[in-house]
Amino acid sequence: MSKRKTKDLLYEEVARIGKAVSSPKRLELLELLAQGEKTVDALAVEAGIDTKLASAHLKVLKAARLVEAQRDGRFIAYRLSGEDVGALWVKLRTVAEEHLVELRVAMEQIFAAPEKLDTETRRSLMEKARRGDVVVIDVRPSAEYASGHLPFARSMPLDEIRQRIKELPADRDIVAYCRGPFCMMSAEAVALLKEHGLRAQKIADGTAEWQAAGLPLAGP
Amino acid sequence: MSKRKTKDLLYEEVARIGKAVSSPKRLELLELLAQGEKTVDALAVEAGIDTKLASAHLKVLKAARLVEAQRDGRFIAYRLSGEDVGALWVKLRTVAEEHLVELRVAMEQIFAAPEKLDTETRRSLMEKARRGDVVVIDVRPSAEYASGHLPFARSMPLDEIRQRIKELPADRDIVAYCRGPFCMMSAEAVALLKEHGLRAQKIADGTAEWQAAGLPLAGP
DNA sequence: GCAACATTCTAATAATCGTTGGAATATGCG
DNA sequence: CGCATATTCCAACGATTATTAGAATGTTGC
Repeated sequence: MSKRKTKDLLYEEVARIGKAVSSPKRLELLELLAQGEKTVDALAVEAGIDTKLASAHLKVLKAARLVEAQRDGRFIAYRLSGEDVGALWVKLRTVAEEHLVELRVAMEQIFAAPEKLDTETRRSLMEKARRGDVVVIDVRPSAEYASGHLPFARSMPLDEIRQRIKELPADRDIVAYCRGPFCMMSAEAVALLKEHGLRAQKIADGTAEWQAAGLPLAGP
Repeated sequence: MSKRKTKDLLYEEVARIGKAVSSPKRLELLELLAQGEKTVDALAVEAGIDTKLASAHLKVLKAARLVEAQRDGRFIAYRLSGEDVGALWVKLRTVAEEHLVELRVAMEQIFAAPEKLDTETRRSLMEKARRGDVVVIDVRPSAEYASGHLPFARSMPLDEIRQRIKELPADRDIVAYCRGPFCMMSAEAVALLKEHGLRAQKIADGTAEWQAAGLPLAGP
């Protein structure tokens, strides 16, 4: 085979991955799946699309081997086919944040302070959480917490914060995180906590960002 | 604005990057640009496409802010708009190699031994090259060597190896590298060197892989 | 086996993308 | 200035892709 054709073949294969991540909805699905296994229906609801459309997009992701499906009773659970897929999503998002002014502007309008963490800051946060100097709360649905979460973080789903607010200390910093920089749950949680006079702040990281930085997760 | 619309906007922005890397030819152009600045015509020739088509693809990459253009006399030089773009290409290729069986099979057929390096091996290679225990040669065109290369590597373009073969020692290991795992220049170089009785082997890394592993380059 | 449900498949449409040819623009040189 | 070179713009086509609706498949629990 000619050198040219061989090369074409190789790049075409890689482009299969590129095509899979070229649709906004598929990226959203990948981010959701980075939070743990989910059924088609759950994914569709969270991404705000029809089940049929979600299924079609998942099929594309599956064809690119970025996700795997497993039937579990009446449901079919999808999950990322590897840690590296989560890392790829993080890389794409990072490059987009770095280079696309439009995205940066949009994010600044939505999230007042774009707190970027470096690995050192992440490590020291983990250490403070271990010692109990700060309380790290995971405000995602509990199933997502269960399938992997930041070390020393407590599960405190956004829906439950109102009722469980007295579980949180008033004399220590509370750090909330959710699915990642595009997720608004931690911001809502912080607003809620501040209303009640607690010292709360959010970080942009989700588990995928944490992992992509080379740090370990806890659980499942 | 509704939460849904806000999210859609964010993912759409990231998908701009995804769309940019969804075409095989654009990926090839990115890999070429990871070797250093190049003109439209040089890129077109190396990628085996029409100048017009190259220009069109470069326009897409530029719109996604993955590359930058600068006029330099009669030519327009394109370059990656950041190190992270090279890292994105490496990540995409790595995920593809990891998950796409077809790609792995194709690569195994072409390149007998797919030598994957970890960071430790890379460091020790660099150390050996520093001490002179092995001779690392960069077989890419000299302009690419000039715009950044592995530390302690010598430039020995594939075209010139035949004439310059006596510059290489017969009593030490010679390690050749080129543009990356998809590039065939190092394999050709090794074949040539072995014909002349030299102890040669190749590594899959190019400068982008090296950099993505967190290691420093030398030059320009 | 049948009902109920979750998911996928099929078909059809509109929108987008890759590619090509021809014309247009910008630069440097005589 | 006018010419050669390098690159981009424009228009057009055929090929994909996203999306939607409706039919079909597979699984569980009775």
